[in-house]
Amino acid sequence: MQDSSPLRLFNSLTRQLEEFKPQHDGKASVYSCGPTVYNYQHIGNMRAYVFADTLGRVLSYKGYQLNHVINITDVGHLTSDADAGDDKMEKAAAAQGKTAWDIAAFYQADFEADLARLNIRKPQHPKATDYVPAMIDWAKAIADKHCYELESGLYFDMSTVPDYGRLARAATEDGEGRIDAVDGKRHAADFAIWRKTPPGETRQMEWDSPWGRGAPGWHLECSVMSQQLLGHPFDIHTGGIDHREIHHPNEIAQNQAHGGCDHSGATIWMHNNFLIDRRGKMSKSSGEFLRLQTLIDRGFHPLAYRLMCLQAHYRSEMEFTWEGLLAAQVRLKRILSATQSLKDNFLANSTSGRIPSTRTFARSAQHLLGSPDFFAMLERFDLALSENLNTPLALTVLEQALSQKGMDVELQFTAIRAMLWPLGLRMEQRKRLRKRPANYEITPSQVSRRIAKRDAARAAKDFVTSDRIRDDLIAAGVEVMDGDPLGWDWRISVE
RNA sequence: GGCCCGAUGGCGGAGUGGUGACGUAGAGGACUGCAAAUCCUCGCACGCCGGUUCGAUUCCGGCUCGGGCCUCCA
Repeated sequence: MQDSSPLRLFNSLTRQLEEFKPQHDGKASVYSCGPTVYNYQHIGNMRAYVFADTLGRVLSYKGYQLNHVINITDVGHLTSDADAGDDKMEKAAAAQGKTAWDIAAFYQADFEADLARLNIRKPQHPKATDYVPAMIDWAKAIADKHCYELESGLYFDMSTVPDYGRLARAATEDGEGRIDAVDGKRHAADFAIWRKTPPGETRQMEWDSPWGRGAPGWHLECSVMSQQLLGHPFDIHTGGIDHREIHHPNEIAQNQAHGGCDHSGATIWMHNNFLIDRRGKMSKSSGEFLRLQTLIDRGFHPLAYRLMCLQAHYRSEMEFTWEGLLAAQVRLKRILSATQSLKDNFLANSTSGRIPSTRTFARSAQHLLGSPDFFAMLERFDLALSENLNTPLALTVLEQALSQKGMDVELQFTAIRAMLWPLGLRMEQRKRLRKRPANYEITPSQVSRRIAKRDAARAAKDFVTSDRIRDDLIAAGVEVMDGDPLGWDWRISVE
């Protein structure tokens, strides 16, 4: 869009809003810390990727050619940050009687399926195990000046880079004594670049290196993959807010050491806040957690979860409740059915019968000058997203545009389509939003048969019979809707 | 214990130094055989105590409560 507002984003490094200025004109590079594939992702994890995707979509919407990377950590992530101990992958493999490689492949596939269901565009998915030689090269390059070797591995000396922990804004010596410190570490905040396999042991995932057989430290992979795929420096690095404290400061330290300068490696660092429930944030280590599949099994469409995420600002904690998810699902249905009506109306009145593409939006806008409402709405929408991705506000503009009366249908439909896209709310027919809760017995074809019977009874004005059938359907979890083209929907209980 | 963040209607959640978005739930109406869905309309809130100010929900301080990080974590 020509008159698009400047994109301003909150940079965790400076803790203020900054205008986005790409390294290369017209292009944007984004690296988002991805999952460690030793288990399923929970919906809190997925909030991070909805955020990253929304950022990516807004960049595309504003005309930048996007290169987005979400890495796959399939090695090197310890079960604790004590720099020694079990690797998450190895531990999961042992527990499930599979190889670490099988575990990684399985959970990566599950993760990618969840991304697709949330309408997250497919980014590059580099795997850490494919970059081990590059990580070794990187480690070699910084070993002399910035690292020291201990029995357990090669460690990074945080005092060798300027301003360590600036991102975390934390005193680096704090927390000392709370970690099972590795003997010999010079500073509590020093971290492993290479972890040696303990003598006498063999691991499924291990490589030879100048510091012995072993595996790379967790932080190294992101530095290496982001730089190889996006360059140095690249534009935006995203991740969960927890990474602001340890992982990203360490990544920055590595980047500074390798680059021989104090540049953090990315222009802007962005962190999404947590999804919490009444007991606190969701986490895998605390036991039970909700997966996207859990939500679907309860009768929710994945996009309802995406919409739920968009209803809150990414920097705010978001409370998860089933009631809240139901509210989002209802809202989604209303938005999409209103859009569907608009589309039908448009097609009925269009001489060409063609739907204008979002891509040609800017060009089609040329001959639409004369419609102040149209431009005012799009401007407000653009402004909302431009001010640090205020998706809750953008949604209100979208809904106002939907309920606007007396507007040219083509203009209105074009505007709505243009707004849905950056939010990642794809046009989905109402029918496809209808997800049968896993514990419901009745099948859609059984519902259809009973509704046919009921319609016959109604036609014969036999309301006793028709109401009995309806009561039965309600008991089976089905809501009958006579005046709605869809006819019926699943009733979802959030108790 | 150290550091950090938050507190807005039943629930979720924007925003603002001067009429407190929006969604959902709720109420009323239209529609319906009755409902539901849909559409229209309408209630309902800025944790407590001080300070700054003509004016504070918004800025400052204290308190209470909640959350996060300091252990793996999106």
